[in-house]
Amino acid sequence: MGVWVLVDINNKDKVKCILCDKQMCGGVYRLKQYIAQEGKNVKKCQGMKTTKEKLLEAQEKCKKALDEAKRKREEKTVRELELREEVHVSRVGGSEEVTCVGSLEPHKLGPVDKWTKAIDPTATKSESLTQQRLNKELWKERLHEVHKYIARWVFNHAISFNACDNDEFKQMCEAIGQFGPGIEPPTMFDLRGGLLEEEYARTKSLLQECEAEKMKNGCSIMTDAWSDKKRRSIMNVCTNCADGTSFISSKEMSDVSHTSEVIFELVDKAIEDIGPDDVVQVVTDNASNNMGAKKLLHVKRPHIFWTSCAAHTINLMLQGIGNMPRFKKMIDQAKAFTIFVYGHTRTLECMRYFTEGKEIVRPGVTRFASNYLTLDSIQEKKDQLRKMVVHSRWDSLKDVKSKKGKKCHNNYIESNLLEGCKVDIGSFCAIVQSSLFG
DNA sequence: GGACTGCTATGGTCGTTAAT
DNA sequence: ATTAACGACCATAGCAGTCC
Repeated sequence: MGVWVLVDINNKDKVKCILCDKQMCGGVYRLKQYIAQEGKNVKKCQGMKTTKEKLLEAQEKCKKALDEAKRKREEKTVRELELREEVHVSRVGGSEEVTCVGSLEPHKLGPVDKWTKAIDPTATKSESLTQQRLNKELWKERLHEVHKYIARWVFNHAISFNACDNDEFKQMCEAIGQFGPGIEPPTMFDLRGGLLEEEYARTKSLLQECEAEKMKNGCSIMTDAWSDKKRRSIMNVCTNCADGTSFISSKEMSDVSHTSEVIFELVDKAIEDIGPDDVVQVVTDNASNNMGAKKLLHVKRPHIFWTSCAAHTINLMLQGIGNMPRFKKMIDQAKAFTIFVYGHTRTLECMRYFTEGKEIVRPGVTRFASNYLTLDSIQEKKDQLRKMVVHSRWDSLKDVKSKKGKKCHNNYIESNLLEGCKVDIGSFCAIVQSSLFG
């Protein structure tokens, strides 16, 4: 605005009017009123230090600013009111009196009222039945109205459909219904502040039962490091007992290298937190640093087992098997083929055309397993794929004519990838079985 | 004339609301 | 969440009127 200055940097309420050098403690708003000569909480600025024109100009400006702000506020309240008024649920069909039989209060119907009050005890049996049916119709219509609002919210904010398939959602709906009209929704600050804290506390108290189980039969500690989307290295610690798995802590560890000592410290601290007597074993993957930590722990706490994660072990086995020359060539060829097919939109479309929309790549939980899943998938769709590579639809694709495309194509035909897969899957299973159980 | 009361204008504070 | 803006409300000064 250019007509005021701050007197005290630490107190934004202390401002000085440069039209007359007056100081005031009422903040900018008060000053605007002062200059605009509006409001009853303030004197009117006389503009001693400036010309009449400048004072008038400033007056105009301040008046405008005050009016504008006021208008905006009013507009907003009006808009919110309108928004609420747009919501019509209870007045569907115009047969309101049916919903409010015997009720003089502004209708505040719970689900039970709906059925009890609606049935007039003095009515004959057939009459009450008719009314019940009428109510049922209305009931349905009202429900549909509400559902439409919920659906709009879900669609507009990309909330996954299964988000409503749980008890929390049902309870939420019931709670809103019981509260009645005019409910004030939580703000996002409520959600991330107090409400979050409360829920956290509640969840924690729910875990108390788990604690008891831990005390009784002991628990395992699981830890693993992973990188999030921002490439931060995060280490987390979970426990597992007969009652289930619960999260203990996570820590960003991007700044330190994950040496055996670091991991040992982390695990040891977790053991200390939970209680050394309740921890039976520690589970990690097979990385060498973890194995180092295993040794350290064994020295300090010989009674706690350190176990390798079975999934990771199998993973390593799969990797090892995949590296055997007998399988490596086949896997590489299949990989090249799928990468090629998935690398171009047209080839991918062509494949889906032949497989009727089915995929040959299944993003596996783990890298090495997905190799085999893909092989299996190729084997499963061999008829369709075979058809595809000799079909004119495939041949006519520009991408297939490229160097890479030709190579993949030839590989596929010449090496008889499909038969190879068959053999490999069989051998693979045998090897896995013998490693695991043999 | 001094004490008191009541009123108003203005200043100051602080809780609420909006914006970032 | 933090901060800015707002506005309601309280405090106080100053004034006028009234009473003793």
